Amino acid sequence: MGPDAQLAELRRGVVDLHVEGELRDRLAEGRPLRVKAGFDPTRPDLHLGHTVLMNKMRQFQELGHEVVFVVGDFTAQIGDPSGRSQTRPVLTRAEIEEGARSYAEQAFKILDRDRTRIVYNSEWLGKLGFDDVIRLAGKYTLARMMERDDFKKRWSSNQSISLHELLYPLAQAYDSVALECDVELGGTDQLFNLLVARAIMKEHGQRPQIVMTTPILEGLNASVDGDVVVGDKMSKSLDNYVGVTEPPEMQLGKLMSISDGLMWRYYELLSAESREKISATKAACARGEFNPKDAKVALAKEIVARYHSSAEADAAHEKWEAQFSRGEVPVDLEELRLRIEGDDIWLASAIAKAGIVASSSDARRRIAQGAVEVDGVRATDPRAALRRGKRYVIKAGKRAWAAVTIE
RNA sequence: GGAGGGUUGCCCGAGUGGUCAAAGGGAGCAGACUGUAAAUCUGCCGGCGAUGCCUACGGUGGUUCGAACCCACCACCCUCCA
Repeated sequence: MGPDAQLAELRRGVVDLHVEGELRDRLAEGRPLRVKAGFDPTRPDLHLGHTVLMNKMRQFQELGHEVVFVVGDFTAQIGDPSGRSQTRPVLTRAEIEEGARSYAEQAFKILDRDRTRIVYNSEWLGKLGFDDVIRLAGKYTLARMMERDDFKKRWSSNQSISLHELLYPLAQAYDSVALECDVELGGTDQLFNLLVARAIMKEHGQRPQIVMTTPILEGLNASVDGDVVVGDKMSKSLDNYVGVTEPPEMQLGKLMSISDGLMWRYYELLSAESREKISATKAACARGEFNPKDAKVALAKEIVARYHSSAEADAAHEKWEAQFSRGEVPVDLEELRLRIEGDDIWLASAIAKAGIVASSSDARRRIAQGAVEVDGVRATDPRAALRRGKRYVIKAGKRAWAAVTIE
């Protein structure tokens, strides 16, 4: 593929690109470019938000370029306390290796294993002496460092900035020097760090790397106001994520629960469909010619199929239709056993003790609100007796189903 | 080192002696409506074999018939001064 065609492909979905002309020139050299992306080995659970960047890496691979996966083990061993939150735990060597291994394992669901090089930045950062670090620090100025948004904010609001925090961007920049990168990829929140590397590389007599950033994906609960997506980024701690290793039913269910507006954002950042096809679908939905639900199903199945298989995606979809669309008893109904003392047990206690709902108070609330069905009949009395020796199919809300055998 | 402000339920935040399981908002849950959602409306939103009891307003003691609220000490956070 020629440089211009590659450039057009690579530019899709990218937020920042510094500098486009330089990228074109390097593509025109006709050699495989060395493309770097760094990651922090502390949180090994990949979700769809991470895959936006991975998809871009994959694209480079498919165009014949070399992807270098930099494990930030050096910094992880020091423990970066930036941000206002808690001090990050310092990881042991074993934890870092385990994190990196599991991260790579998940990343290879997207990346081409044979075209990915995994390196640890302690390899070169660990060898630097204090004199080297001072020399490195001499290549950048405080004024430029303070241009970084979060430093600027913390500075002006009198919050502390540890000196070593200023060194992290330099460390990351030095990675690029050590690897002689052509391109570095990162999320938009990494823009500053990626640009520092350009300056540092120049100082080392290298050609500055091209910097590309990809958008940060919003979480499942984000909303869309006009064309603006409002909501937190996808993250595990906010529980608004879809993990790449989650089971098919879970992934599909989560994806089907996003709003119609957010669906188009996800299409843009996660689907492999062409731009043209996506906007045609969107237009058809807007005209009422195509049901947005079907568009959402197609997206959800595409994503599930990517991390599992299309057969599993189909099966997950069928289960979902049955349970949520048609309100049928789930086919893979969970079987629970509940041991009791006497001959019977109150309904409210039973569904709480069986673990279907959080507490007996919660159970009473749901019964009062008409959310509870026993063997297909709506329950109204929390004291209704369930008898020992019988099996009941209980629904306690849209997603809380189970069969309970009292014994 | 000194002076002041703060710490409330999942989160934000009101509450300055009884009517406080604690206003309001957000999140969440349930029902209705749908296309599954979103939006909207309604209700719920600490626990307990429950018209009552238990646990809860940073921690520990105290005052009081009664404390989220008053007092003392402790812990942590913030602001200003040195």
